[in-house]
Amino acid sequence: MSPTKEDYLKILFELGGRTEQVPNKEIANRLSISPPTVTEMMNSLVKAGWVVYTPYKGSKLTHEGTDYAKKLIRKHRLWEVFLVKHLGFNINAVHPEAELLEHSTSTELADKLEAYLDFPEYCPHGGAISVDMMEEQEVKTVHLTEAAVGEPVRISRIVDEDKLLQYFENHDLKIGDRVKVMDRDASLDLITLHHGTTEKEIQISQTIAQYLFVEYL
Amino acid sequence: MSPTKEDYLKILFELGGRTEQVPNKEIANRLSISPPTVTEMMNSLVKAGWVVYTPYKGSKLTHEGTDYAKKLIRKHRLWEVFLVKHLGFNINAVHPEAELLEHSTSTELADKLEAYLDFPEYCPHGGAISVDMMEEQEVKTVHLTEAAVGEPVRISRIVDEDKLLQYFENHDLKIGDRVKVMDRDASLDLITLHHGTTEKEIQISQTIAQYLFVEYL
DNA sequence: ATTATTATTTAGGTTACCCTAAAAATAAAT
DNA sequence: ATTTATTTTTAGGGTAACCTAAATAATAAT
Repeated sequence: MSPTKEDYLKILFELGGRTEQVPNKEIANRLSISPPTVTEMMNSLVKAGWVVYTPYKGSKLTHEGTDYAKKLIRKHRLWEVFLVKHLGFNINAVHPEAELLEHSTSTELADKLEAYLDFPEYCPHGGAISVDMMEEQEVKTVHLTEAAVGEPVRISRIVDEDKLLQYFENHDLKIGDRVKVMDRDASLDLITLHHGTTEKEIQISQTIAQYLFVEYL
Repeated sequence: MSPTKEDYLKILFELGGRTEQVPNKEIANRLSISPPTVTEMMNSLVKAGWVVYTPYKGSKLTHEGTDYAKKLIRKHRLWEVFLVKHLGFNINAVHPEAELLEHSTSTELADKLEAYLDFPEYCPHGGAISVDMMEEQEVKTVHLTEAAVGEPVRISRIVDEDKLLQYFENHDLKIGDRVKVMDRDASLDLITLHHGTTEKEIQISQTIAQYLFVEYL
C-alpha cells in the first residue's frame, strides 16, 4: 500500500465512508486533487478490495478498508500523543508531522509506542486511539451543527486539520470546553455559542462548525 | 525530495561518494535495482544539484548532496536510539524501521527528538549522530580489512544492514569488542581474528569484513 | 593488438499518480 | 418538462521510477 492510497482510505473514513456513500467531489476537495484523479483511484481501490464504488454516486469502505483506515488513524493519534507529551510540540503543529509518520509505522512499532505512552485513550484533539473506541466515540458524539439549541455540551473532538485548529483556537474553543448552542442561522451560516467558562458569546461559521464534535453531558 | 531520491543520496554517501566516484553498479547492487535505472536517476540528481556525474565513471556527491545525506543519516540514527532505548526494540530490528521513519522526519522533529534523547553521540551500531562527528569518525576509523596485523583494535561501527548485523552476531562480534587481526588471506577471502574478551579465534569473510569498522587504541 | 568480459548507456515499455478539456450523467430550477 | 447547473466520467497527456533487451564503451586477458 502506497502512502497515497492510505490517504484516500483515511479521508474516506473521516468523511463517513464507513456507513455512507462519499461523493468524489468531497474527496477531491479534501485532498486538493482533481475529480478525475479520484475516479481513477477509486477504481484502483475497488480492485484491491478496500472500497465499493457506485459510479456517479460515491464510495463506501469495505470491512477491510474500514479496518485499514482505523489502524492508520490509530498510528496517527499515537504519534500525536508522543509529539505533544514527550517532544513538547504545540498541539496545533503535530498534525502534519503525524500525517507523515503514520505511513512509516509498522504494527509492531505502533504497539510498542502505545505501550511506551502508557496506552493513552485520546489524542491531543480528543480522538479515540483504540480502534474499538473509534466507533463508540462516533455514537456518543454529535456534530456541533446538530446539537440541540439550549442544551449544554462538551467539546470532545476537533478534526485535526491545521487551519481548522487555528480557527477554533482564534475563537477560544478547545477540547473539554463546555458550551451551549444559543442560535443557529442557516441562511447566514452562523452558530452562536455561549461559552461555559468565559461566559462569552462566540459566533462561528456553521460550515466550519461541522468539524467540531460535542458530547451531551 | 522523494524518499527514493533520498535513498540514492544516502547510499552514495555510505559508499564513499563524498570523496570518491561511486560506480553505478555498486549503487544498483545496494538498492537492488537495475543499472539503467541508476543512470537515469543520476542524471536527475545532477540536474537537481546533489551529484556530479562522470559518464562511465561514476558519481560523487556535491557539497549540498553530502549535507543532505548526512542529515538523513542523523535522522536515521536518532530514530534507532529511540527505538532501542525507549521502545525496547532489538538492535538488529531497528534498521528497517528507521529506514522508513527517516524520510518522514522534519528538521524540527529531529531536533526535538535529539533533545528528548539527551543528545546521544552514537547510534546502537556505533555510528556518530552529529553531522560534524560523522567525518571525524571516518578519519579515526578504518575498515577491518585494512587494520594492521597484530595491532589490537576496537570494533567501533557496523554498517547497519539487517543481514550483516545477523552475520556479525553469529560470529560473536559486537560494538566495543577488542580484537586483533591475526591473519589475512586474500586468495581465500578470509580474515582470522583473535577476540580480546573470549580469547577465541574467529574467522570471517574478508568481503563482508568491509562492513566492519575498527578504531586503533 | 586483438579478443573477451564487464559496465554502462540507449531505446522502448510499464505502472502509479497526477493533470486539463470535453462529453455525459445526474440533480436542481424554472 | 425543459432548461440550467453541477458532478462525474472519458479521452488524452505528463512525470517519476522502475523494467528488459540491445548497443556501446571501458577494462581485462590473451
